[in-house]
Amino acid sequence: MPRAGLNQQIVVREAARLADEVGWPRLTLAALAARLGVALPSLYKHVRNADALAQKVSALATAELAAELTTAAAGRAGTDALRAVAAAYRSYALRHPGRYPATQQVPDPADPEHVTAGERAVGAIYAILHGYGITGDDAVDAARGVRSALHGFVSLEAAGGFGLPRDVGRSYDHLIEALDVALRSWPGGRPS
Amino acid sequence: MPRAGLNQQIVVREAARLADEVGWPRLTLAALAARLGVALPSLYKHVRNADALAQKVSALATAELAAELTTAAAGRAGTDALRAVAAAYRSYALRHPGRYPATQQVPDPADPEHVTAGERAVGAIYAILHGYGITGDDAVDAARGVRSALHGFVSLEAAGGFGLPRDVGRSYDHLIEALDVALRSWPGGRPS
DNA sequence: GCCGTTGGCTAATGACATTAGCCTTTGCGT
DNA sequence: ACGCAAAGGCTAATGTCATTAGCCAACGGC
Repeated sequence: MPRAGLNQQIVVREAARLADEVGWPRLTLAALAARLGVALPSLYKHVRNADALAQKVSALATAELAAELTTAAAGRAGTDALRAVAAAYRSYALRHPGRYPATQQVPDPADPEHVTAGERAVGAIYAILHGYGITGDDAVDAARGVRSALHGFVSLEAAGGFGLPRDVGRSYDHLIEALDVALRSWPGGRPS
Repeated sequence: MPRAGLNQQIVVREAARLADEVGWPRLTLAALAARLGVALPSLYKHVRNADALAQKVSALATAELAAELTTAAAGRAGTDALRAVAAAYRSYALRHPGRYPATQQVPDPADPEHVTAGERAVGAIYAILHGYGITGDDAVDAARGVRSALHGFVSLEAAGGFGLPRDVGRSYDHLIEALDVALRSWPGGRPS
């Protein structure tokens, strides 16, 4: 019997793809094994268990998101940077409905790459705040606020929480403009 | 063998309590049956299946949340109302870590009480916006923004997404102040 | 080519959800 | 009181998924 030629990277990547198709909570070892054309227990040669797989997918998704946010922020500042990062954030969540929820998992302290990815994602937010002149403790509060707004919107949207027909993209634009206003008047920040 | 004397209300209420203790995703018919002192299949006399139970718990939690938000908003307007509702929102989520995620489930259209509860919860937000002079389409956008901020913060907090030691309550206060600023400058609103 | 490691497999176990079918209790109408 | 239908328990059986144990072939370095 020929080998399937799997390794952890392939398994985790395919798991991420599967999650995008069936949804994060329905990412299952059984479904993944079927899709990879191996028997279920074979997966245990590449991941410790189902939780560990979820953690690995989380690390992958977090790294991807961090990269896209960083790219969006590059070469921009202030309102420009905010708009670009916000757009990248929502875009990632919409393109990857299964991976996105995975990014909300707290990084496994034992996985340095995961931790770093998380820091890079948050770092993109801090970079924006720097452009608004917000630093120190104020930046901690502001970063929490920005993350809350972005994550809240995107997760409500994904959950189908916005029932009315009013255009969701427009609501997001308004939210980001409001965020811009709020950051300009943030304690410790510099108004435009 | 004497009867346990269950009915749907008791089962759903106990399920909500169990969810608060073990977490929403670990709400399981098996654990619920054990806690109620009956065999697992007995629960099927009171709920159609596990999904239906989850939907019922969602309806209960949504109704509770709506009631607390409405109470908080009563007799207040503007910034006052915003602060009170925001405090009630976070308070509910912290007191009911299992029920809160359930409120994010889209109401079952076939359950009128669930639908009404959802409308009442959103209604509390609209009442606040009214106090800021925001109505019509603008209110739809603003309501989405307010929900995003509140839900985003509260769910990040619950997920342990705020790693730094900085006081979380203070960050929340700042977010609400920022929301106040944003609502005052909202398109269609009336600045203070 | 030999041999240890690696990566597959099957089989067995255990949690949970679900359905079928039985049997007792309950309570209502007479 | 009584009879009886409905309601509310139960056990047993099935299916899915996660996990562990243990087997065996393929691969790679020497």
